[in-house]
Amino acid sequence: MTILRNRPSAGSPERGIPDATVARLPVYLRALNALTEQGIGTCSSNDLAAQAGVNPAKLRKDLSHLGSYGTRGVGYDVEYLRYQIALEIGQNQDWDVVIVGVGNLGSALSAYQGFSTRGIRVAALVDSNPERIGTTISGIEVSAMADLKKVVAEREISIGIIATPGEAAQEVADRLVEAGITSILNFAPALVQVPDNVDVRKVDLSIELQILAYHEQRKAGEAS
Amino acid sequence: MTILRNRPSAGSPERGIPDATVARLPVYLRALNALTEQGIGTCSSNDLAAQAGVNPAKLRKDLSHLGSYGTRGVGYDVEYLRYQIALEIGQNQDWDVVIVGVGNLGSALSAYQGFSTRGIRVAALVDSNPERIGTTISGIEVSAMADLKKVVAEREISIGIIATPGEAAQEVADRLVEAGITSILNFAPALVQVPDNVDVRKVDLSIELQILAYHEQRKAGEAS
DNA sequence: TCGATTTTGAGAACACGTTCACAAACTCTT
DNA sequence: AAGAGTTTGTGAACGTGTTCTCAAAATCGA
Repeated sequence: MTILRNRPSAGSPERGIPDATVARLPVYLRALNALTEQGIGTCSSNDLAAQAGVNPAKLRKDLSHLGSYGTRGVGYDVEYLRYQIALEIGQNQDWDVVIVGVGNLGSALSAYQGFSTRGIRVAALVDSNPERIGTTISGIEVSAMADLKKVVAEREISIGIIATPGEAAQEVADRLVEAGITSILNFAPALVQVPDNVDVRKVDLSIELQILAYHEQRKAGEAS
Repeated sequence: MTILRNRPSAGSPERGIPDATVARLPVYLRALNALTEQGIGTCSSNDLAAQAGVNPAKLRKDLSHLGSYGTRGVGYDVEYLRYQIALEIGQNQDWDVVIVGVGNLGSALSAYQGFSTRGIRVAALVDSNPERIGTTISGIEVSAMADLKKVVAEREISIGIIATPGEAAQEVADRLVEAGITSILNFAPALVQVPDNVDVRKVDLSIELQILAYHEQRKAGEAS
């Protein structure tokens, strides 16, 4: 008896796509949209990889995790591939998100143009500052933290964004989890602890610049 | 004759720190600051790793790339280690940055509180929109794109932030490079091509949410 | 129909990053 | 002074991600 490996049978889009691949699928989607706008209906892995800024072999390996959507000697049908990737990453539906904290960053995010075209809809804003509650930002009324659970339930929101100062992050994360949120994007410069079933991604603006500063320092010190 | 490997001689802080380690050093710095605030003068790799949210073995391996700053049986001196890491990533000096594009996101970044405490100073704002030029945002006057080169030279800025729509990103990157910028943080949803000597890091807000959406979809489809 | 050409899909090699596990180096107690 | 306990630093094992390479599968022209 042979041990069956979890190789997808090409028809069933078997689970288990590597994290690194998942992170690049939205990039491919964007590249495919660009090709469509240029009126290109078919492309090779070379073309698409160039547009997406990755190695062609990596692109093909990534796509091979979804299935076999190309044709040897020909390439990929742009529209078909776009559809398959969109299906895979849930891009053919809209995702409602709630932003907690409508300071400068939260307000900027609520007005961000790039979300809507990628299936992201800012459906609710929440803040703890009484002066902000009730005001309207980017066409959305700011709710109180106390109403978070109600808002999340009403709009069936599953993704939350933390855009508060670091001190408030853990408290906000707890509230989000309590309200039923299962994915969090955390912009606050702090770690947050959540249950296992909740996904957290962290974007740390300072750290990105600190990494660049490190490389700048290295360049500057290349007199040795 | 043995081949000499580029093992640092522990005294000389030899170059070549892995990227993954560099990206975590600012996290350790933040954790050390937190420990100092709690009045803790010495910590083990376990303590610090818990504070930073990483595996203790990873922390020790990371620190070993900088040198041997701990004491066996004792741990690390918080203040000494903080100083050494700060030295390594250039945190004991301030880094001036220029933000190009003062729309919602650019404005939010210029007001971001988290930068100043991490050695980042927003020194200049630039925009192409005539209506914005000359206005003051977060205490800084917005300059015209045409003055970018002058501003960068005057203030000796080496790091630039692109906070424009995607269409303008490449043009802005070209101008930044031309002005002498050698590190770029790109918030625009677009690839930018730059010379080899220029570092680019990309923060893509939509993609972060799309990745979370993918995981949400997987959770939702766990009826199979 | 056949050979030349193109291009995918995937095995294999490689590179990078993480974690384990333990000797070495230190402190503390007796 | 010696043994027990603690904790670092690092070699080795492991896992993930990337790149190379090429057989297989398709197209096209003659």
